[in-house]
Amino acid sequence: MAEKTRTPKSARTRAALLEAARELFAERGYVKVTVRDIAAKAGIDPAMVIRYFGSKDGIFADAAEFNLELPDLRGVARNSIGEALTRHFLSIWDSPDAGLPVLLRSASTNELANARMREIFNKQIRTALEAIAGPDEAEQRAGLVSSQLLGLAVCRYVLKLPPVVRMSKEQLVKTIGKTLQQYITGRLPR
Amino acid sequence: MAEKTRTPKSARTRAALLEAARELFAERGYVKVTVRDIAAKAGIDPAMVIRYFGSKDGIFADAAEFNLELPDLRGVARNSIGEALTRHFLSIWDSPDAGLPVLLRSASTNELANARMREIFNKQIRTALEAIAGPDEAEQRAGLVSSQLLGLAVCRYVLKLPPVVRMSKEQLVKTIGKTLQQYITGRLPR
DNA sequence: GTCTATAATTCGATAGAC
DNA sequence: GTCTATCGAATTATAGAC
Repeated sequence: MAEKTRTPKSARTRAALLEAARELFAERGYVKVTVRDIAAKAGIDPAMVIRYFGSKDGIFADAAEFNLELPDLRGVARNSIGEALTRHFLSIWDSPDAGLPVLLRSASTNELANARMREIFNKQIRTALEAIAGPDEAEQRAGLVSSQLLGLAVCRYVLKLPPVVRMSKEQLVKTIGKTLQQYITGRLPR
Repeated sequence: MAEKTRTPKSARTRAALLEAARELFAERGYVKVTVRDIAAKAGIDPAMVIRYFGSKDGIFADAAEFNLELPDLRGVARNSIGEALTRHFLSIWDSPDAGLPVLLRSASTNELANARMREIFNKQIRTALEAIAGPDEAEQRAGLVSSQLLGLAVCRYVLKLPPVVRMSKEQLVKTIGKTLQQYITGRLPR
């Protein structure tokens, strides 16, 4: 054999299982997906899921893993931050292999998903905002930003409210971005 | 017996089951609550749940039933509408026997809950806004309003993000109300 | 009207043959 | 490395005694 095996057989089945799991978890959420569903969708034996990932929780953890990569807000014009953040998150939600849709669907039924979401929408966004605001303010502003971003995600991807689904990405960037801008640089209530 | 039976025995157990179901569904969501959990919390036999409500779906449907009672916006000063709506929903989320928290927790795992939420946050809010805007505009504005209200609910009651939980009701009314006001009477993006 | 006992499924996980 | 067979636990729902 002059040619090495391109991909080990096991790595291919592992990847196939992971891809199937991501799609199903993003579609139905943690509890409505069974190990058997994942295996069937990938055309692989259910026992392989346990073999490669240890448990259902194991494959969920892997499916929900991803890097958020928030942009460094110091490189953004101060009055464009709201729109930049909105555009960034809309791109993430729409990318099909991202873990964020997986988390979104499962945050109310799976502890790991709930914890990861809390980390992203509390710690990470706050950290990003600390680049342009004091640490105390940053947390409150991050909370407000999170409420609008998460609500947008729920309406557009979980509830699929017609008017929110229908709006174009650029329309949303303008409208929601303006709100975020107010939450980030506007006056906070007493 | 001079005194009639105040409440039939069956009606009391039925009511006790329903109350237990509401609390549990609001706390954990549809899938994480079993018929046995409900019965145990009410101190009643699990078989009674089926007897009185037919199925787990049956008791969930009853637990999620409620009247939204949106305020008539024509009776509100035009530039106070945002705050009025915010205050109204915050009151609903906080009232423990309301069905809205039940729906919120289960919208991602239960079809009925999902459909009811869509109806409330699309049809009902849109109808309320039609009192002060044209029907075409009203739907889009209702979508934006829904995204912010739902996001607030998710952050405060499901994810329990510390800064959002910590904010007082009046702080939220001011901040979120200002956003809703913009969505309701402000300019829409092209 | 209420409870005991259990039927009927479904699921995650394991053991072991190939 | 993959699949067959199955276990054990949990769940909804039913049948029938009391």
